[in-house]
Amino acid sequence: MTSLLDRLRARGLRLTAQRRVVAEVLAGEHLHLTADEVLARATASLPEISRATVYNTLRELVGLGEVAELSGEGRAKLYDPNAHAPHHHLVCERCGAIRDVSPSGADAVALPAAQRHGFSVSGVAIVFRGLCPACRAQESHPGSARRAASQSRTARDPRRLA
Amino acid sequence: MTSLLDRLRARGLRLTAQRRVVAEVLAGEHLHLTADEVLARATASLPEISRATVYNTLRELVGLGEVAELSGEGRAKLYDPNAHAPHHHLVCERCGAIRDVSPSGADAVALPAAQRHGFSVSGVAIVFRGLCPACRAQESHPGSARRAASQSRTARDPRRLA
DNA sequence: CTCCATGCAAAAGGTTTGCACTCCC
DNA sequence: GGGAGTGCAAACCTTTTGCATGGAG
Repeated sequence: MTSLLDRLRARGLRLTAQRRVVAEVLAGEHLHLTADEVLARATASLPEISRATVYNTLRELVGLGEVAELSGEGRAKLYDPNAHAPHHHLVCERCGAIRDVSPSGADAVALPAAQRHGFSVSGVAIVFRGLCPACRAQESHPGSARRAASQSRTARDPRRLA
Repeated sequence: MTSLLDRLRARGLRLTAQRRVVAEVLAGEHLHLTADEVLARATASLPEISRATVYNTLRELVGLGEVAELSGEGRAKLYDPNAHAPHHHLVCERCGAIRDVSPSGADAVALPAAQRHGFSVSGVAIVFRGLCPACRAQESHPGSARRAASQSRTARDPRRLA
């Protein structure tokens, strides 16, 4: 299997330290990071990397189909390096945590021709919404968290554990 | 069937001209508008309505489950008033056009318990990606549009015809 | 050597917020 | 009359862009 860097080269893209670092940051299997988080992690190994370069690189990787872009709940997009293993997502409505779920079983999802409205369909994204175990615990525990139902988009963000 | 305004009242929300106008703007069946478009249309009937009020009202409507928020392709969120008739979406990757598709047929999409990771699942969103008839025509017509493949998120936006 | 890619900084959206005023209930 | 709701404008956050410099091929 060709490495990401090989694939970059194959597309005629130059192999810079910055691109390598961004690719490394996005190496995990079940990872969903914002551009800002990618920048933060990249800066750890390459302090002089700039925000613009991170955005540029992410856009390239998305264009190459190496990384998927999730328009998640919050305002910032999430980048999902696991693009080669098609999968879907399970997201906590309260804290934003995301887990990958494999497209097994029920995933014979196809749009009947009658419903295609003349479109050619090339893919499908499925997002299950719900409550993660931690948030579920807090919900049933009315004492600690009051009015947790509101849109606490600004709250802490355990996306990391995805 | 209770009207939207009834439902607002039932929740103890005051019935202001602004809320009425936003609700009216979002009356269509297969409509997907940005906050800005809602503001524009609302301004037509109520010139003094403010942007902040439109955002506030949209957030309330979403919170009440009256309107769904789509984190679409572009940067701006889309508001879908058709929240009472659960449905999915078919979006054109090139121009951003969106069509509703009903959750018919293959839509027995459920997440197997083994894949729930301890979450309680309360809903699912399905988005089919593809090319709308118009964009399909342009694709096969290499003369008129060069390099249409790039991310032309900034391009014209026929979301209206959804 | 030649461009592609980077860094910096400013601009461009899109959305949220603080505060005084208004007007619905 | 009281407090939720509004308008205005500024703040904020995320992403994009212009331009001069730098480095991969």
